[in-house]
Amino acid sequence: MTNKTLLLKDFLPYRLSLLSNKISRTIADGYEERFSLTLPEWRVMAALGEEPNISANQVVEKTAMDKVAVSRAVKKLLEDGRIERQFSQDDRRRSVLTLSESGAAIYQDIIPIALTHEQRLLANFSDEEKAQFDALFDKLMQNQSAL
Amino acid sequence: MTNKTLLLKDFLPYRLSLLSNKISRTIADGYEERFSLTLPEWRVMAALGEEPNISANQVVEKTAMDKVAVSRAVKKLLEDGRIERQFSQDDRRRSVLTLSESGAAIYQDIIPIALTHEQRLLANFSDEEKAQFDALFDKLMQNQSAL
DNA sequence: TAACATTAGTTTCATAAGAAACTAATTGCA
DNA sequence: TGCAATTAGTTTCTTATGAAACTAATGTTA
Repeated sequence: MTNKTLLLKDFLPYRLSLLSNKISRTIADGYEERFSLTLPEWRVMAALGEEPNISANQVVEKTAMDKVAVSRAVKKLLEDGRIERQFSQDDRRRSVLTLSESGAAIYQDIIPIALTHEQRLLANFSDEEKAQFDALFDKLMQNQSAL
Repeated sequence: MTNKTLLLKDFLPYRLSLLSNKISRTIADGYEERFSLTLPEWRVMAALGEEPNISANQVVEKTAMDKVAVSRAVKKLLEDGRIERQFSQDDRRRSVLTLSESGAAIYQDIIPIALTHEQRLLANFSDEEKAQFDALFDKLMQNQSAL
């Protein structure tokens, strides 16, 4: 029998959204004003830090961001000298992006902020609990993708 | 030792945001166009469906939404006749909101959509896994709140 | 009881974000 | 070849969102 009552506080999608927003906000507070970076900008930088020399489109694939958001973030990051763009000569639509020296420095500054936050979130998790959570979370992701 | 490498795909805040956005989007697709309801509007309705006769401010507390978002959603829902407002006579700043008849009908239509989605997400979870996930998730919430 | 502080809710203003249309380059295929 | 379809990325337009200022009512305190 289907339960016909909806309790927001127990409703998984709602809880996910609550937690996710809070976490993103808290982390962003750690770098937004200090480096005047927006969240989409930081995401693009994170993608390039992890895998340099990829195109804007590959950033889209990698981060699941909207391509307009990527385009705008790239523009701003270029203006601010945090990334560099090199046009490909075999396909002149494409260009390949990398962190600039100053961008890489910022990236290195932010990583510990991000990782520390993650560690604090998981502070009182045993290794087993981490693994459990990870596995169950992946299962959720797969279920969602299958819809 | 702190790991100095950030892999987006393993980064918990990032994974949460990805999953949460996908789920919200999918569920919203189920009612947005059909009932021309935005997500904040639906959240307000869900709050009132669960606990009728509360003020806008109580909706804010209950849902953790921004008060501007609530104010706007309330305005729209009133215009569309989906909720009703009764001003309190002892404190004329306050008003008390309820779903209208038509609002309640929509609410009843949407609940199964929402619950079905949740069930599908958890379809292949054993009861034990559900309980585990729930507990670990709560722990995350508490850790985040403590920051 | 006259000010000052607080609270509920709204409006304004500036920025963010996404859908759709667009440009420019490349690829596929008749 | 040459023209339709595809792809990369940008721009435009409309709507969403949040911070801050504002209005109106109530509470507090000297």
